[in-house]
Amino acid sequence: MEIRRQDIHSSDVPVVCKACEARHGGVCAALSPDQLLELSKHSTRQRLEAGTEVIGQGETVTNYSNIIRGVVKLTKVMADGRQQIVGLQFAPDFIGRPFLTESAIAAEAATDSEICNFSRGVLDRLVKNAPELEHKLHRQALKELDEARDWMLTLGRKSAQEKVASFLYLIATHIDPESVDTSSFDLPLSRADIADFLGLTIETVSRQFTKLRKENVIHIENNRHVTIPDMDRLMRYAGND
Amino acid sequence: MEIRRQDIHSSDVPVVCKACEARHGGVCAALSPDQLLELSKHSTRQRLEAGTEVIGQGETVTNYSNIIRGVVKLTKVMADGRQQIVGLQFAPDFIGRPFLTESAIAAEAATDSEICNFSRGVLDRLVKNAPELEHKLHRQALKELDEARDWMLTLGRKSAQEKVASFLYLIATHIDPESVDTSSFDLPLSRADIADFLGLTIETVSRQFTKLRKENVIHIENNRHVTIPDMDRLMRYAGND
DNA sequence: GCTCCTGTTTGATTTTGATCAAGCAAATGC
DNA sequence: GCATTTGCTTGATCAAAATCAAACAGGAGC
Repeated sequence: MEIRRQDIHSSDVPVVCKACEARHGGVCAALSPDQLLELSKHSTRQRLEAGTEVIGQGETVTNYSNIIRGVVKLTKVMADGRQQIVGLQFAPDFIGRPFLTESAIAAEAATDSEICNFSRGVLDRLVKNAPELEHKLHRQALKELDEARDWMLTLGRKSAQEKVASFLYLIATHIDPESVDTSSFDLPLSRADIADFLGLTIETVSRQFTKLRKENVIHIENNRHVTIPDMDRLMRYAGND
Repeated sequence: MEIRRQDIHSSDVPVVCKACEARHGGVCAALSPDQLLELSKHSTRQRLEAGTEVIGQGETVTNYSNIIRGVVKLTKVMADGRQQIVGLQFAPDFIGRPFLTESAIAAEAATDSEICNFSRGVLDRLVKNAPELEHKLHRQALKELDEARDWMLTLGRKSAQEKVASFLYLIATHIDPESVDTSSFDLPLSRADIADFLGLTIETVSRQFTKLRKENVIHIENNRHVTIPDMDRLMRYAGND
């Protein structure tokens, strides 16, 4: 932090993106200094209030983003309004779909967030000449694919109770991976969002929370703050032995 | 088949993999002739009867494969035996999880199939020096991710009838993409597999088939051969407007 | 031919989660 | 202060799909 960009450069070329400062380990981490400079010219840091849409379903992708802080939900909606959250992205995840111009999903800030936006065209051009960058994006895609498939098992085969427990376990392990104690955290999603993630209704989610609370699997304060006294016990409730 | 490896070797460098002959447009299509020769030395063509496992959940990945013919299902099982199909792969799809040694899913031939197996180590090495190859694998991963997310909406938010109709639509559009008429085909999956793909029981799948048949959305002969008189109508039943 | 499988269908009943409907508590506006 | 809104919980009822159970049809083996 105390190292200023100007200091570490030969001819004053910034080695970190001016917008996000590359502290977060996103795609910029795979770039050489001059590639970073190039991308940095087309980057803007953006604060998002919870609920702000990053991109809508069916819209043209003109930007990619890195998440610097916060949680972004990826959603798909049906014509009649039924909605499914198909992914949750945490810092320093990448948001965007390389090689396609139209977004098949919407992305929306679930919590107050900060993202680093950069031009699609510029990154696409950089990808062509930077194998290391494509490798990074490839790994990100594979990570999301693994997560999606894990979640398919949850959606298709788990009971409401197992689904809610699985969700809590997911959040506990993702919300703050640096933290030593992952057993106490604020839920990044409302009950409605949790329902959309789990393929349930808000009433069912609420009832399962109550049930888990009564069985002392979780403690809840102010509707949003959750404490897990026994993570292994939660895992068993989630059906993951 | 009548071209023997020995014939096309030494000075005549083969431009196709000896095992799969690269007719299928799999990863080999992204390789240069000498890369192909290298990979070809560590490739074997393999016939799989329906039900044969390609790799088990939790096993170490020592090989990747290309599907030459047939349908391969990707499954995840829970400790108590509940099972979910998390992906269906058709020729010329790639099977494998680059950059991870342990497979989080099982792969099993759903129909009689042929695959081209090649050494993981060799392909991994080639990937490092062939950006075009990593690009190909990256696109494959993104395609599978798009499909997985589409299916999450189906699993989480659709009714049994919509799920079955969605499955039929998926098969119609994937089983033989070259064919002009995609409205008549053999189901590559048993009712039990379909249930595992849709997060339903076999009884529910069977009842929905009967219902769709009675409403003339589909015709079925010999339990496996399906004809779709009106694809748009099926799509409406699937909830895709 | 027959019997034994296996995969599928159909029927009766139960269970789970959805729906419909209040109620409640904290936050926001006036 | 009080009314309103918003997000969540709780209760009563309903419907969809699961479960339990039986029957059926086509093949394989004898």
